[in-house]
Amino acid sequence: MGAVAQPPAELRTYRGVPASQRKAERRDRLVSAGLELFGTRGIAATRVDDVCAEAGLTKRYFYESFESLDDLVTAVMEAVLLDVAAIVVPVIETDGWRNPRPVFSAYIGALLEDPRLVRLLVVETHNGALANRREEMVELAVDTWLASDPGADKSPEHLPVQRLLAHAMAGAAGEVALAWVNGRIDLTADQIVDQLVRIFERITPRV
Amino acid sequence: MGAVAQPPAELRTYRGVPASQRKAERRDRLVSAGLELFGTRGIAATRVDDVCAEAGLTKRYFYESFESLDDLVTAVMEAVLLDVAAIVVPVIETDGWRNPRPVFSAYIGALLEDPRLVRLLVVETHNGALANRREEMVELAVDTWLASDPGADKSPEHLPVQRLLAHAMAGAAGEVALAWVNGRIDLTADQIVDQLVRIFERITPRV
DNA sequence: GGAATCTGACACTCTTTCGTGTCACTCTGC
DNA sequence: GCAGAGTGACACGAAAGAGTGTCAGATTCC
Repeated sequence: MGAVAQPPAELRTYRGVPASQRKAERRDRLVSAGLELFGTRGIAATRVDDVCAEAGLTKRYFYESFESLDDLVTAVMEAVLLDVAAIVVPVIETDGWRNPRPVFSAYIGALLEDPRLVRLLVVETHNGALANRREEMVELAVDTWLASDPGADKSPEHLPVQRLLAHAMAGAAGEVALAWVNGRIDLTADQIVDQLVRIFERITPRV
Repeated sequence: MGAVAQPPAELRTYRGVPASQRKAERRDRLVSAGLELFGTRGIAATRVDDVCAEAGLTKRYFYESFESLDDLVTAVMEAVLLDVAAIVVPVIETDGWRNPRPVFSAYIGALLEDPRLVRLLVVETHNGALANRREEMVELAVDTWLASDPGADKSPEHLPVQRLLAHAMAGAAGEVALAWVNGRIDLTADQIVDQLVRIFERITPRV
């Protein structure tokens, strides 16, 4: 009848850092480890223990921040998308679609500098839970593009075509980035951007 | 000292069909089951037992024809590529690249008629053992295209660009097909083909 | 200095799946 | 019709991985 087992209790600082910061740092290390492993060997070939080893932590701390590997996958993807958006969005806002080169330069540049991003965004996004998110991303890109591009043909009968063109452009850019990081295309990053811009301009119908 | 254990022994006919044909039929059913499951739920979500249940066979017969699930994956992909090639190659040989619409119509038509093919060729080809084969396929397509298209710009400084354009076109077509089977693009199959042909013609530099 | 928490290593159970084995039953060839 | 091969259902052990528990030592707070 005495007191029932007490929940965890207090949170103390350790080695000078408060508990919340320690936990956040461990989470960050796990996300970094996830980015590294998912972006190189791929999600399907990554185990919880692998992530822990890469992060230099034990499973206990994995489950402190994540419920499952899928949970970490989501977190890694979220982090990557935030990073990329932070790079691309300002460029869109200043240069806009009338001058697409800076936009492609920023986006493709970010990808080509880190092959892990290419693998994550182009290859691994096809995995189960991420497939829907991928489609949503493309659709979102279409909508933002159409909304922000004054030169786009927005007539109702062209809307499905614009949608198709956006998917085509996304697919083209992804496949080209993938081929490039795999050493299949003997061009410089700048030349890649040039060609993608050229494709964009030739494909896009202007009013 | 006596005779050692004899290997299986003879092969008899059963229910009227000879052993070799029975084995071949079982293999075919397993490949069909693989196509169905890999093309719908995906390779990663498919187990050996699932394939056997789908094929109406037991594991014994799975391992009669395949060493592992990866082995079946390879066989399924081989069968699919043969099918698609059988449809597309004759069209290329008769119509050629000067008139790309029949080519795209044949290829995309074959894909759009069977969503499982789209999933297999666009999504599942990124899986481990298949990734290399995928790259090879694209490269092969580039080479055949360049070799057979008299109008293509084959000057040495444009070769890497042609290579890039082929990857771009492959990525665009794949992504569009995927979006279409997922109901993201409100166009008819013919309109999809029209747009892809238009993209091809606008992208491709002619001499 | 001592009680309590934090940390890391690792042992442990549970589940899933693989690949093989067993067995009863069916069909074939002679 | 009978010895033996073919068939299908299922049992079985091995292996890998998930998620939890334990424990000793380090660190903190009072």
